[in-house]
Amino acid sequence: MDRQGEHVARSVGVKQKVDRAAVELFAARGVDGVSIADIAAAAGVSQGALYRHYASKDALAGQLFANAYLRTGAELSEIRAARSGLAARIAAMVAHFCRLYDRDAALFRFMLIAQHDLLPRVAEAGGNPVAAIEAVLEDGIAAGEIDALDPASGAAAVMGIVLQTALFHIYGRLAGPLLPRAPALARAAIAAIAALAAGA
Amino acid sequence: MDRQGEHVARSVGVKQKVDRAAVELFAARGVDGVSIADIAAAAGVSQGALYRHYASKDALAGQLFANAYLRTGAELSEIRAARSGLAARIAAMVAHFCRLYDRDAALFRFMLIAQHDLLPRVAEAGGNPVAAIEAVLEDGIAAGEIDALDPASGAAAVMGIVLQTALFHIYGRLAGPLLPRAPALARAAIAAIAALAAGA
Amino acid sequence: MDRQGEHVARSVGVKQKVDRAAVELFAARGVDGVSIADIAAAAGVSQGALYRHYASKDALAGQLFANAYLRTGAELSEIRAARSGLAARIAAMVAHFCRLYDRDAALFRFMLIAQHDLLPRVAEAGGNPVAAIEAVLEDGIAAGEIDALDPASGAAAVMGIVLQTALFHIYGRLAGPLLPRAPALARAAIAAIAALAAGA
Amino acid sequence: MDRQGEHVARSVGVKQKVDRAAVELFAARGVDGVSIADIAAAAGVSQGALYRHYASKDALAGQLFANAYLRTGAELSEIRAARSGLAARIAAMVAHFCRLYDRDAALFRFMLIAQHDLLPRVAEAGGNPVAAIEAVLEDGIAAGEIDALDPASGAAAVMGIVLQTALFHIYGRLAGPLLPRAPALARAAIAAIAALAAGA
DNA sequence: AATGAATGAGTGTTCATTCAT
DNA sequence: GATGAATGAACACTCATTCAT
Repeated sequence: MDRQGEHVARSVGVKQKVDRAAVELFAARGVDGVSIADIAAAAGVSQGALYRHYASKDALAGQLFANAYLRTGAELSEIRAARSGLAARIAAMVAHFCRLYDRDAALFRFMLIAQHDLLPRVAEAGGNPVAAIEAVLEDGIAAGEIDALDPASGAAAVMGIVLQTALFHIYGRLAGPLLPRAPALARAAIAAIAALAAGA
Repeated sequence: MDRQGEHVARSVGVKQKVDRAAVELFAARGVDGVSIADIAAAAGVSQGALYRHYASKDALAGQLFANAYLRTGAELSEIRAARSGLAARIAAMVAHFCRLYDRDAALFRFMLIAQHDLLPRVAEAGGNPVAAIEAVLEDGIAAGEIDALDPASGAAAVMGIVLQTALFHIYGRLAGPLLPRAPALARAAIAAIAALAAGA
Repeated sequence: MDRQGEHVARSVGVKQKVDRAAVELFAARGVDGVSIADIAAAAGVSQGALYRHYASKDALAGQLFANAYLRTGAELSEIRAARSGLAARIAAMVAHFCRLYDRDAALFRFMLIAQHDLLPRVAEAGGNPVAAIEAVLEDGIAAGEIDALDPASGAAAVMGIVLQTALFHIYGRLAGPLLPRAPALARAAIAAIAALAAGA
Repeated sequence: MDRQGEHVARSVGVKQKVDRAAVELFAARGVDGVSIADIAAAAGVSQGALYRHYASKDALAGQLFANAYLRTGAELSEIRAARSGLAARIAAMVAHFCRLYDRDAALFRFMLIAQHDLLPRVAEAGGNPVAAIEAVLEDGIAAGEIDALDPASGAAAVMGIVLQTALFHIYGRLAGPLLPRAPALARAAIAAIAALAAGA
């Protein structure tokens, strides 16, 4: 490994450690409850070093959020592309959310907490999770799998069922991994959509 | 108006103005995004006056949240007491949430935003909304209206459908008052519960 | 008792309660460590009522101090007038200090604490304790009872022996009433004066 | 000067400037009469910089006091170790106090003012000045140089004579350096001790 | 490129004082 | 005359950001 290679590798290491520390602290105490000093200490780097990777604390939180949010959107879009049929797609998406939660509850919690501040800043440009779910619903309507309904209200029901379940887990009202609950949640989501459509 | 009346009226006036200003600012920018100076200015009172009614900013946010949260819980409990039948009770509860949102969206938004920080502090002692919904589900199971299911996961579905819909409204994804959506949301909630129970 | 009489009596009652509460709180926590609210609460009166007797917190502390300081000075002057002979006068003065301490340790402590701030404001005009002691020393020199010495340095020794003993009592280094120690302290004070004079 | 040297030098510079400014302001106006802004301005540093060296204003005052108090205690202990004989030791200790006063009257005044608040916090653990003087008195009693007496009351007399003299100097009742007065003060202190012991 | 000391604006909070009732 | 709510000017302290080394 040459000098520059080493440098890049170390730098990436710094960024990764900062990202991880920031997500975990933000999830535990909220963005405003965490100082740059806290993050730097938890990541084992200096405060100044942090500013080599992010322009500001605000940019750090914003980029962490946007990355996770848009990545999730992209993954949901992939699911839509890879599968067919409303029920199968919804089931896969619900399972995907459960897996994300089980894999990294801190990141999930950070997203739920931070959305109130940070969501408005994320460009609406494609790739957001809501749009992916709405597209699946529109496909289902077009294919005659369900009656017509406002895609946004359907997406709200699907996401509400999954995210509130995650929130109850965070608050200790539910225990154990979420993935085993995915089939039941998917059934509930599909039933909710159908019920919404029935009256429209 | 007698002396005491006037005095009380003035004092209540200050508290009311502070409460209103605080809820609206907290809803718009989050608790940490609002300073005591902001609240005092918006309420038209001095900063010091605020401390005659609340011991700290933290206590202000905490009491506003606890009041709204526990009042909502009490109202849901009243609904349970006043009505019978799972479907009717859920429908009334969903409609109640919609009415709360339509009546005071800022307070609703404040509660959604602030729950991450403040919910852990509210005594679990009866009167919380989740417990009221769980009780209704337990009643329905006992009465044979639905198959058995974990009340917490059922309550998560019901609340998720309603609260995420409110959130979508806040983010501009849905428009118009929420109350007209209540019947559809109630159907969705009941369908979701039934679907969850079916697989348990 | 007529109306005015009642009024005066009540008013005096307020002032007395305020004075007592203030001395005790000032002694325990220092003037700056005590708020007007503390004093009013301890005295059982309103904050506003306090301002009917003293123009300001500063004036309250200042008058309490000046009263006690000048009264002590007057009492020491009386001792000088009532007695004769250096040793007898010093012994009586030392005993007087001890009695003051035993009777009201809080007031004594307040005076020791507050002198740094408040002494400079007390008019030097006669009646101060130092002047009384210095006069006794000058008398003793004039009468040939001791060799000449700077009266101020002699007064410092006398007061130092007594006040530091009181301070040690406050700090818990010495126990029991001070009055039984008065004869020994007086002997020490006179011996110290003589030693100071011997070398002048 | 190497890198680390420079860095340390700058840092020490800030701390030294803060310490000096704090002692002088505390001596002149009392700890509560001085704001952090005052100290920072007098030291020529920002307010924030102060918190890199001290955790709080309270810690600043406390550490300055404890350092000076315990250093003085250590120096008195050294005197006891280096000299023998009650009279020689007391004379050296008295002279030491005078020298401390002449060298840094502000620090001396700070200690006299602040003792009421800060002394209770200093660990009694060895090294305090009172203990050093008491030890000398105990040695003198054991060696038969003086009759038995309570070491605490003897220490009070010695310290009272010296400290009240310093106080009179601060209040302008005495002028000129204190060191030339040391022999007379020492004679007075020893005479006072002997007189206390005589009646015990 | 990395460090961490320094900055300085901003925060929540306190409190002596005033004044309408 | 008494009250205590209201004021507003401090205050100690925090922290995102900068920059000399």
